Amino acid sequence: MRIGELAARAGTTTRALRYYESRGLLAARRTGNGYRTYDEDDLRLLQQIRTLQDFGFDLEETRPFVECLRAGHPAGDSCPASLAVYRRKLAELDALIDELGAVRTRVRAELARAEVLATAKEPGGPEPRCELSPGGMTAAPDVNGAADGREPKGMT
Amino acid sequence: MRIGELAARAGTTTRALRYYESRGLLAARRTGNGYRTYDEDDLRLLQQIRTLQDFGFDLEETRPFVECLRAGHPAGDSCPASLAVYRRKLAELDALIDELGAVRTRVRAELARAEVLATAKEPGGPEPRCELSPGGMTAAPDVNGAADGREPKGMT
DNA sequence: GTAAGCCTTCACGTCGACGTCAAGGCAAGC
DNA sequence: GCTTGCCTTGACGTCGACGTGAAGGCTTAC
Repeated sequence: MRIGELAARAGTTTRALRYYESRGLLAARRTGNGYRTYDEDDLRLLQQIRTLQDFGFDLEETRPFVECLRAGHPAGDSCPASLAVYRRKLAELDALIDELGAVRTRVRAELARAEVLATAKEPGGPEPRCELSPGGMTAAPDVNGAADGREPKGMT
Repeated sequence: MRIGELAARAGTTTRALRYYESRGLLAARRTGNGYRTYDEDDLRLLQQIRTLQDFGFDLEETRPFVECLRAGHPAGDSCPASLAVYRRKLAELDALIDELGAVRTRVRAELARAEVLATAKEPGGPEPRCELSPGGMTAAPDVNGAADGREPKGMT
């Protein structure tokens, strides 16, 4: 089958397939006129890539799975290198989820505090008592503990 | 104070400050020779921006807080627009955390399955029984429910 | 024959929050 | 005067995974 059909069957675009090829995943044979040709094995390979992409894996991280399949193994995750990627990804997920949970807690606290202050001075304002820390929140302790500066990056 | 000192006191770079200025946040006065000058209010403003950035807010999302402060309010979140951003962000966080949790569960399951298959054929291989779904995992139901294609994006 | 619908390569655009030169002006200490 | 170190603007680079458009060739249906 040609690139258009493969893309359609995998639910992606021809552009993506050419991109994967440029990255060294998913090689293609060529017909006389230069057209790319694929078979069912290529489709399986592509499905493996897409599944992992849906999980949020980088393209590079799908490489061990692809190479495992190409080596003739029944599944992309039949090789140790693939399992290692799974484990690393799990650790990353855990860390990220923890971090996001911490941020959520802090944002919730800020919201609650700000809401109280807002409703306090609403209808006539029952004299806002105890106005501690007038700046609201300053000098935050940096949720992202690691020395990687600026992060969470995954919440827009 | 000049840009270098402000950047140092806020723990950021001069480049970032010029960028904020180009985006319309954090305006600066100028001295005779064209140097930017800032005061303590600007520092507070900048701290507000940085705190929200640490929470994972986009720069655009810090704008209501900044304008609130500039309007003379005691805190950046003293205004309704800021509270709205807090609430939207909380909803996004909840959705993202749920999504990541689902992905984690699925990756864990894949890892467990692959590990069993791997150890099964290890020392002599006790004949791998019941080899259902030989492709391993295919045609994933797309964890990212929304029609935004490709996502999680926040786990590298 | 000609239009539609594939295919090819090349190459720039996208998004966010800056980093990194480059080329030059200004201030202060020696 | 000269060096050092701050400042200025402008403009291109970064990262990932493609999208988009140009310019052109092949094949098939009408």
